[in-house]
Amino acid sequence: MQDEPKEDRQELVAKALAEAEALCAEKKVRLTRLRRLVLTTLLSSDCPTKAYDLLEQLSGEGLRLTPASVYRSLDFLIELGLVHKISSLNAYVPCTCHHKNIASLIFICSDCQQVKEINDPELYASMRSRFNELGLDLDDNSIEMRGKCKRCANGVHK
Amino acid sequence: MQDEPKEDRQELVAKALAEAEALCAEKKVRLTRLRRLVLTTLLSSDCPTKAYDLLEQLSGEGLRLTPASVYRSLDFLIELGLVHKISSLNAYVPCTCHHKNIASLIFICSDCQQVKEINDPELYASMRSRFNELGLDLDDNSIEMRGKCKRCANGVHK
DNA sequence: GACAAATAAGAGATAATATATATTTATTTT
DNA sequence: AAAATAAATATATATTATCTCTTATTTGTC
Repeated sequence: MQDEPKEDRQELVAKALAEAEALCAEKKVRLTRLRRLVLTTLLSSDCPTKAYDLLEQLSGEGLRLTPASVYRSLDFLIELGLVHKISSLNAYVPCTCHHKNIASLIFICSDCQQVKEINDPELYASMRSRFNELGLDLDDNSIEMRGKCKRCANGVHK
Repeated sequence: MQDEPKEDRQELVAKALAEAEALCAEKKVRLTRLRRLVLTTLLSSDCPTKAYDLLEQLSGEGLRLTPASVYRSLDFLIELGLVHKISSLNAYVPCTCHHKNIASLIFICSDCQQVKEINDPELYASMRSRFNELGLDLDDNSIEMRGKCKRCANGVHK
C-alpha cells in the first residue's frame, strides 16, 4: 500500500527470506528451492499475486512447473504463516507481520486491490472478546475486510 | 447456525421473499422468476450453497439453465444486498439482516462451515473508527471472518 | 393494443482456479 | 550406501466463473 519506509525493496526481500529461513529451521521443515522461489516472487511483487501468474513467471525463469507444484508450495507457505491467501481476490500475499505471532487483519482496498495487514492487538482483543460474548471463538489470521486505502480515499485515481 | 427461533422454515422463506419483493419494487428493479428461484433456493438451504449446486437443483426442477444465468442472478441479488458471497467457500448465502441497512460481519465456522451474519452496530462502529484512525475507510458488509461456532466450540462433533 | 426500447435469459464456448493420483526424484537419516 | 521420508513432476480432471451472441420478456409510449 506504498506507505512503507522507503527501504530498498531487495533489502526487504532478503530480510524476509532470512526470517523465513529461520522459521523453517525452528520448525524443522524445509524451505526448498521452489518454496523459496515462490516466496521471493510474492515478496517482490507490489500487489497480490495469482497462482497462475506465479506459474507463468517462474516458468519464464526456465523452471518446468505445473499448477499442482505451485499450489503445494503456496499451501506450505500458508501453513507456516509466511503467506496469506486473499480469498476474495484468489490471490496470495506474503505475510508482513515478521512472525511475531500477532493475529492480524487483512485489509484489501476495493479500488486499487492492494492489501495491508493490520496488526492491532488492542482492536483484535476487543473483537475477540465481543465474539466470545456471542459464543463464537475467532480464529487467528482469519479476517478479511475491504475498504478504501488512504490513497484511494483521497482520490488518487480521480 | 441452528439457533434461530423455531419458526417454520417455509414461513421464514415467505417472509424473506416478501421483503425482497418490496425492496425490488422500491428500487424499481425486477425480481424475475429465475432470480426469485435462486433466492428461494438459498433461503431454503441450511448452509452456504455453491453456484453449481444451484444450477443442479434448479435444473432438476425442469428449468433449462446454464452457469452464466445462475451467476447473473446471483450478481443481481448480491448487488441488491439480498445475498452475500462467501469468498472463502465460493458459496452464497441469503442476507439475514432484513435490509435494515445495518453493516454486518460474516462469521464462518471453520468446523461446520455454517455462516452467521453478525449485526452489532456498536462493534462495527468501533472497528470503523479504529480504521479511520489508520486512514482506512471500511466498506459496508465486506468483512469475512472465521472461527468456531457455539456448537463446534462445545465439541458437538467429537 | 401495437410498437420500440430496454432488460433479462438462453446457448455454447471457453477461461480461470484448484485438486487428485500415481510415479519419480531428491534429501535426510541410519 | 540403503532405507525412510519428503518433495516434485506428469498427467488428468474437477471446480468455479466469464464472454459473446442470440432470443425472449417486460416496460413504457403512442
